[in-house]
Amino acid sequence: MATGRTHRPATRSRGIPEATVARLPLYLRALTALSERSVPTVSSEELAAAAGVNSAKLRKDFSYLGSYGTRGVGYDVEYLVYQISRELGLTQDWPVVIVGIGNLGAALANYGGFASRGFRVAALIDADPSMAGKPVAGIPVQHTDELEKIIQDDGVSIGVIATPAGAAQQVCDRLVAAGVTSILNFAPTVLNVPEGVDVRKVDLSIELQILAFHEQRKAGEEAVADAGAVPPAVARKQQPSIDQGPDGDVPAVMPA
Amino acid sequence: MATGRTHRPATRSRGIPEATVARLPLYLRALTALSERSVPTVSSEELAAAAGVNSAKLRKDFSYLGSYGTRGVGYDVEYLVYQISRELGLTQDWPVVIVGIGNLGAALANYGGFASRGFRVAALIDADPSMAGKPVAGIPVQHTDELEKIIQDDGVSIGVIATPAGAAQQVCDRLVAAGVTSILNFAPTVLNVPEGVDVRKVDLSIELQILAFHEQRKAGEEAVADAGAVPPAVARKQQPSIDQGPDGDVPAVMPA
DNA sequence: CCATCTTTGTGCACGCGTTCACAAAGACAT
DNA sequence: ATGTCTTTGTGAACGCGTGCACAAAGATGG
Repeated sequence: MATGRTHRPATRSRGIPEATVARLPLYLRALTALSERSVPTVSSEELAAAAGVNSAKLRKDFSYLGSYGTRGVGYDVEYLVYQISRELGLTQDWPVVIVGIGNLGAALANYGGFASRGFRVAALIDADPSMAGKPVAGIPVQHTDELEKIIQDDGVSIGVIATPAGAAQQVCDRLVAAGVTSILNFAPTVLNVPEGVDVRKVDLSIELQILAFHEQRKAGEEAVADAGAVPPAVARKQQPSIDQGPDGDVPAVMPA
Repeated sequence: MATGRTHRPATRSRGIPEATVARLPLYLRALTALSERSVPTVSSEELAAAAGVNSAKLRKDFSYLGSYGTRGVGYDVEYLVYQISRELGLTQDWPVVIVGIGNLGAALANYGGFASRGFRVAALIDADPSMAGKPVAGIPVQHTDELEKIIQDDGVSIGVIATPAGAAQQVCDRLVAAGVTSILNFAPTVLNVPEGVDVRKVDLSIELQILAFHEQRKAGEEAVADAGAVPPAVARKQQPSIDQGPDGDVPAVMPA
C-alpha cells in the first residue's frame, strides 16, 4: 500500500475530463512497466516523462481521481495501477466481438494486448460462409447470422468493426440492435448511432493524410528557407490567386 | 505541429488549426463519394451531415482554406475535392515504408485505401531474415539492413511502425536518422523523436480502454436508475467513502 | 432593376484543456 | 521538535475549439 494512508476519494468522481480519460491508459501502461521492474514509487516528473506528457498535466489528471500521492515522495506504483485500472473498468472482464475477419480482423484477433487487460475475444464473425468454422487465432469464425445470439448470450457490450466500408453501417446497426453500446470502428466510414452508443474510430487513411499535410508544410518551409530568407507571405501577397499552393506549390489546374 | 519560423504575417492562409486539418480528410472522403455520384454542388449543411460534423464548424474549417463557396448555392464538389487534396498534399506522391510485417503489417500492406490517395508502399521491411524476399501484397519483404538505403534511394519521408513494442523505439531512431520525418506508430509505446519529426499513434488497446471507461460509467448510471429514480448526485452526496467506485461500484480489493 | 430567398462567411461568447507557479504537506535528518 | 528539502495538489491565466446567430453575398424570378 501507500506510505501514507491519506487518500480522500475524489469528491467529484463524476467529472473526469475526456482528455484525462484518454491519457489514463497511457499512465497505466507506464505504471505497469514500472511495476514489472518492481519500482515501488514514482514521482509525477518521472512518470510524466515515461508517458510522454507534462508533469503538471499528469498531476492534475490524477487529482481528478483523488489524492493518491504522497508529497515529498511521489505515487505508490502498485496502488496507482489498481486505482487507474478500477477507474477504467479494467477490473472486470469485457467480452468483445470482432466483425469482419479479413486481414485486419485477423490481425486484431491475434493481437496479444487484447486479452492482456480485461478484454476477451468472445467471438469472431464474418459474412463469408466459407470462413465459418475456420479457426483464427485459435477461435473459430462464426457466420453473421449468429451475431445477435452471440451478443445476447455472452452479454457483449463492445464490438469491433473491421469490415469493408460498405458493410460497416449495416453491421453497426445490427450490433446496436443486439445490445452493443460501444463500438470501435476500423472501417473508413462515418457511423450513425443512436444516443447512448459510443463510437471510436481508427482510420489509417486519415492519419496518413494528416501526416502528409505536415510533411508538405515542412517541405514548403524548407524550400522557402533554402531559396533565401524571403518571407513566404510576400510571395502570396500578390493577387489573391486561386490555384496557388500553400507555399508556392505547383500551379496545377484541374478544377472542374 | 512543429513551430514554424519567424513568419506569420500570411493573411491567414498559413494558420490552419490542427483540429481543422484532422477533419479535412473526412470532408475529402465525403466529397469524393459525392463526386463519384456526379453531384455538382453541395451545401455546408448536406456535406456536414455526410461527414458527421456541425455545419458551422465545416464552414469555418473551409474559411481557413479560402472562400471556395458560393452563397445561395453551396460548394462546387470537384473544385473542393481538388482544393482539399492540394491542401493536404495529396496531389503529390508519398512513398511510405512499413516496418514490421507481422499480422498487422501485412494487413496494412494489403489495405487498399493506402495506395488510393497519393500514398505508395515503397517497401516492406522486417527484421526476420526468413521473411526476406517473401512477397506480401505483391511486394517482396526486405530485411532491416536495407532500411537506410531504401529510405534514401526512394526519398521516403513517412514511415509506418508495426513492430512489437520492444523494437519500436529502435526502429524509430533508425527511420529518423535515415531521413524520415513523419511516423505512424502502431506499436504500444511512447516514441521519443527529435524536434521537427511528427508522430501519430494508433493504439487499439487505448481505444478499448477508453470505451471500457464509458461502458462502465453507463452501466453504473443504469444501475442507479434501476435502483429507483434516485438522482445519482444525491447518492454520492454522502460521506466521501473510501474505496468507492465511480458510481457505487463493487468495492473490490486487490491492489497488489 | 428590384425583391426575395438561400447559403455562405464570421464576430462573439463560452467552455474545455493546458500550463505556470506556488502554497501546503509530508519525509527525513539533526 | 524543529528545520530543511522534496514533491504534490491546485488556483489562476491563457489559448484553442465549438457553436450560435446574423449580416453580407449572390442566385433567382418577376
